[in-house]
Amino acid sequence: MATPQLTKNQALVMGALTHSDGPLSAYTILDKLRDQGFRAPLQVYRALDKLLEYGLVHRLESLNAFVACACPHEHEHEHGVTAFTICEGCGQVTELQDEVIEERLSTLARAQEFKTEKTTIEIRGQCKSCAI
Amino acid sequence: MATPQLTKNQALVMGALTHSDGPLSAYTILDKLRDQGFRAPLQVYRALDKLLEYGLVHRLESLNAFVACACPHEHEHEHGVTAFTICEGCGQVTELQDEVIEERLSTLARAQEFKTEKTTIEIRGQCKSCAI
DNA sequence: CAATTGATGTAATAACATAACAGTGCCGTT
DNA sequence: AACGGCACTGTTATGTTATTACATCAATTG
Ligand SMILES: [Zn+2]
Ligand SMILES: [Zn+2]
Ligand SMILES: [Zn+2]
Ligand SMILES: [Zn+2]
Repeated sequence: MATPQLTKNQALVMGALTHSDGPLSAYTILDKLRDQGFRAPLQVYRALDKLLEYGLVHRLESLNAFVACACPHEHEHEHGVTAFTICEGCGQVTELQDEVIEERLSTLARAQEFKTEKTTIEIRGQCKSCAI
Repeated sequence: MATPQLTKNQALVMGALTHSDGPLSAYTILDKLRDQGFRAPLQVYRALDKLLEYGLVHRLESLNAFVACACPHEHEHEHGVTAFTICEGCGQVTELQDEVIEERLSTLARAQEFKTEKTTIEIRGQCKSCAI
């Protein structure tokens, strides 16, 4: 999935995410971009669909939110299974790659002849700073 | 988290989930229970909250849906990290326990001094029957 | 009994996501 | 230039998921 030139709306949404220090919901992005002319949720969702397709953004399922990919170098070659730690305290999200987990999930899927299309791994809890 | 006697609403919601062959959304459950007197989403969500707390039900984050736990024997002692395979074709959900993954995620979290509260692992794809 | 606690009923609203349709700009072909 | 195709955009309306707020009820307990 090579990354083509982003359109205006895609670039605006990407900008909102990269300038944020944490995940944003689609409606939060919409609010941030009202001054640039955004009026409707679809403008955000359509841009997000493309950014997800290009691998520039990840969707956090347990949060219904979106975050810029933390591995800017890997956009040309698919990046593997990603796990996220998500701090309930400060909202900080960290991206983790792990061969062992990827390998193991692949084995488990193969064992039941399951054809994996997308894997979600999200670890909710407290980061180092926020743990009591 | 010992499982106390379920209340009427909790039992009704639990029944709807166990008699279903796949995950159900909260609003689908509501519709199924209208004949038993359910009128409002909160009746479902409140029951689900308790059932989740007791470990009788799992929430599938990538589906915004709920499924009865497939391990009826393990309700007394917490069950470990669970991974789900979710077939996009037929909706079939399978529950997987795996020591290797649990161990590995625990190691990764410890490495960044992250205190894990809840882990979500969901594998979307095609089951054996639905794969082309 | 009075107070507390947990469960319930109901209405209203918030938050997240998509459908449907019209319009626009670009590019390659005729 | 005219045409058709295609991807992107704008807009309105609607659908789906989840929570807030407030009133009520029943069981427990001191
Ligand atoms: Zn990434
Ligand atoms: Zn934190
Ligand atoms: Zn289970
Ligand atoms: Zn299937």
